[in-house]
Order: sequence, then structure tokens, then C-alpha cells
Amino acid sequence: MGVPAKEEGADPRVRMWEPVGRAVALLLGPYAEVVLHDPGTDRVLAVWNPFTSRGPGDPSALGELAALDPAARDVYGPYEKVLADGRRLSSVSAVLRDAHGEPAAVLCVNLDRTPLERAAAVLSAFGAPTVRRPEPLFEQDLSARVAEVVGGHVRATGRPAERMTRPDRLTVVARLDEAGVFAVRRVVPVVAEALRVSRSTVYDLLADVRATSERS
Amino acid sequence: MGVPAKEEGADPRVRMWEPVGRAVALLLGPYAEVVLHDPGTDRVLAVWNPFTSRGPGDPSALGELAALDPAARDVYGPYEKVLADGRRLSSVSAVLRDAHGEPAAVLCVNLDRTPLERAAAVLSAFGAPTVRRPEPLFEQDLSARVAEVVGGHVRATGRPAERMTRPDRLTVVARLDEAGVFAVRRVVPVVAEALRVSRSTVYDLLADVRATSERS
DNA sequence: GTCCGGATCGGACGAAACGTCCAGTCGACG
DNA sequence: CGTCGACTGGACGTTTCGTCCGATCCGGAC
Repeated sequence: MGVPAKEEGADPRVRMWEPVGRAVALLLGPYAEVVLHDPGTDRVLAVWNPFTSRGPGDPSALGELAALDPAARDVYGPYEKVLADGRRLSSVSAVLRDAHGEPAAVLCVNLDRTPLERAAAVLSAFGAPTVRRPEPLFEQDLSARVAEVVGGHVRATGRPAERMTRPDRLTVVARLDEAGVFAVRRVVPVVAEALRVSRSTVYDLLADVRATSERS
Repeated sequence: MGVPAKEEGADPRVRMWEPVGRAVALLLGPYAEVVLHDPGTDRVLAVWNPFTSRGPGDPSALGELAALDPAARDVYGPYEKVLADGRRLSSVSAVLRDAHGEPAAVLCVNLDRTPLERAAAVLSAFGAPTVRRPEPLFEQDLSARVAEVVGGHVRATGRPAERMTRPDRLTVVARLDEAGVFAVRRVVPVVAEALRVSRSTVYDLLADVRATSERS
């Protein structure tokens, strides 16, 4: 594929769908982020109301969308994502096709549900009897969760862990990092084994993921 | 707003407390009923914004108040009641005393939580994924979660962290342990600070908790 | 008052895990 | 054949963990 567009508006796809992205971002107020991805280069084409400091040209870390369940034609979700700061997002993605029916871009809408959930908690707590709900439990078995993420990506790409490419592993590690998995003790060897790489490589991948995500 | 009490200004207690009842009924809008009971005859003295067709002179069905926790002096609740039509109420009651300290009346405020719960359901359903991902771990939430558990126990016992007894702390630590909090890195100092004890004591409490739980 | 025992503290310390670094291997590619 | 990027295995210094122990505090028994 070609060189990703750096300037907003330079890419004809951005010009074509810019009103859509802007309109959705306007409609959903400050709590929705709209991202236009290039599925070929796996990079961001444009962002409206960005949650993080991502901008055009940055990696998408969403490359596996094209290989997702083909039963749901071109529209995926809503599914849940978790940012590093704990915000929970509801996300939907749509594959946008050109006149020849070829995938030209992927539109992602991420809705921050945190304020809604906070408001819901306020409402249901209002005047509530003193009975306190038990705490939601943490995921007890970390390795199961890690295996789930890795297995999901394997299923999405059809590549077993041994034959994964580096972008594959970066995607998986990025997801695990978003989920806060690396805050847990003793988890790096578990991830290393699940990805069939060495402990060193996990740290290397993690450094890469965090470097590209913190770019501003 | 609301239906005014049937005019029976003959009773001095009604004249004395009427502004209170009317004010609370006004403040809480159409979703709160305020009832003034006569504990001696167990009858209704006055009602503001009645949910049912009860009026002055009707029986109170107040008998169960005496069976409530006598430790809480003169104020009971909030406790939950369910109306015949299924509406769930949060209720509080207050014993009102005369100049001689004798119980003269009982004031009951019933708040209909149904609309609040419905609104909360709407909010939390907004943009929610159909399938929820298992709750992941995030380090950011951790201190908040710890503070929540500790704060919950403080509210439940009325004892601030500084004045907790050892069983209090054991309970809190046991709950945190069940939640898997101690699998997260760097969390022990956080817990120690939340409990206002030293790091050593947290390990001591934790050992105690795990020893007694394994003895079963 | 003194004594005593439990709870806690603060610091020390070895063990474990963390995260970095680097020389070396492997395979892809020109 | 040489280069380059990815990965490895291990070494190594640092941070965190979890334990241990003497000191201190404090409430209750005597």
C-alpha cells in the first residue's frame, strides 16, 4: 500500500468521510472518539475528538479487524475496550468500501461509558437502603485471561502463536497492556509462554507498544 | 406539588410538624410520600403527597418499628418496603419528641426508587456491548478499589481507619484478598496507607487471614 | 503503682521478581 | 555473501516482596 497520509484532507478517503466522522463526534459530544483507519497500512487516517494523543499516521493496533468473523458483514461490535487509565469504552467498527467494493477504510467509534456508568451509579445509590453490593471480583486466573486474548488473535488471523509476525504480537501485547495485565506480578513469563517467545522479547514488545502509544 | 394533608389542624402536633412534612414532600418531588404517625394510637395523623389512599385516622401498621434496631436512637433506616403494585420504596423514620422528651409522633419518608432505578438502567444500557468482557485488572483502579472496600467497612461500622480494631482490619484484608488485590504489584503499601497501618502489619494481617481460611 | 501480653512499628535482610543490556543465533533478503 | 531485523539466553543491577526481630505503645490484671 501507499505512504499513509500525514495531512488531514490530503487523502481522498478522509475528504470523503470527514463529514461522517465530524457529525458523529459532534452528536455524541465529548464522550465519543471517531477514528478513520487505513486497513492496508494499519495506520490512523484521521481522528475526531481524540481520547489519547493519537493522530494521523500513528499505528492503529487494530489490524486484525479485517480477519474478524465474516458472518457480521462489515460491521463489528459493539465490543468493549479498556483504556490504560481505566475508562471503559464501547466500540463499533465499520468497513468502508470504494466503488469497486474493495475495503478502503475502517471507521471506528469509541464511546466512553465512564460518565454514564458514574451517573447510573449515582442514580441507583440515591436513597438506596444500606445493603451494599459485594465487590466485583477481579479476574482470578490471569493465565486464562492471557490465553483468551492470545487465542482470540490466533483465531482472528489464523496464525498460531509460533508463526505470528511482529505486528501480531504487538497487537496482542497492546491489548494486554490496555487491560492492565502487566500490573500483575509474575505475569510476564506467562505472557511469554503464551506468545511462544522469550521473556526478553515480551519486554521488548511492551517497550515498543508503550513508546508508540505515548507519542504526542 | 403533591396533595395537601386533609385539614385537621386541631391536632397541635400536625400544626407543629406540618411545615417539615410539606417541605420534604416538596423537595423530593412526586416520588416521596411523607407520613406523620401517632405512635400512641398507631394511626396516621397527616400525609403529604400520599402514594396510596391513606388519610388521617387510618391505621398506621407501624408496629414493626419497635422491633427495629434500638441502638439507632430515634432514627431508623433507610430500609426497603415494597408496595402492592411492586414499587420499591426506601424509607426512613424519625421519632419526634415533645418538650418533655416523650415520643409524640413518628415521621416517615417513603421514597419511590422505581423511576431512579429505571433511569439508571437506561443510562447503563446506553451504548453497552451486548456481551461484557470479563473484568480486567487495572492498576489505576486499584487504589480506588482499596479505598472503596476500606471506606465501605468504615461506613458499615462507623469506625474510621485510625480507630479500627484488629477484627475490623482482618475483615477488610480478607475481602481484599478474596478480590485478588494482593496479586497486583506495589499494592501492599497502598493497602497499608488506606488502613493506616504499617506495611509489616498488612503482611501480618494477611498471614492471619490466610492461616484461618486454610483451616477449614 | 507494676507487670504483662497483644498489637503495631520500623528497620534490616535475604529472596524473588523486575527490567535492561548485550553478545550471539537465525532467517529473510538483496 | 553480507546485512539487517527479530529473537534468544543469560548476566546483572534494581526494585519489590515477604519475613523476622527488637522496640514501643497501651489496655487490663494484679
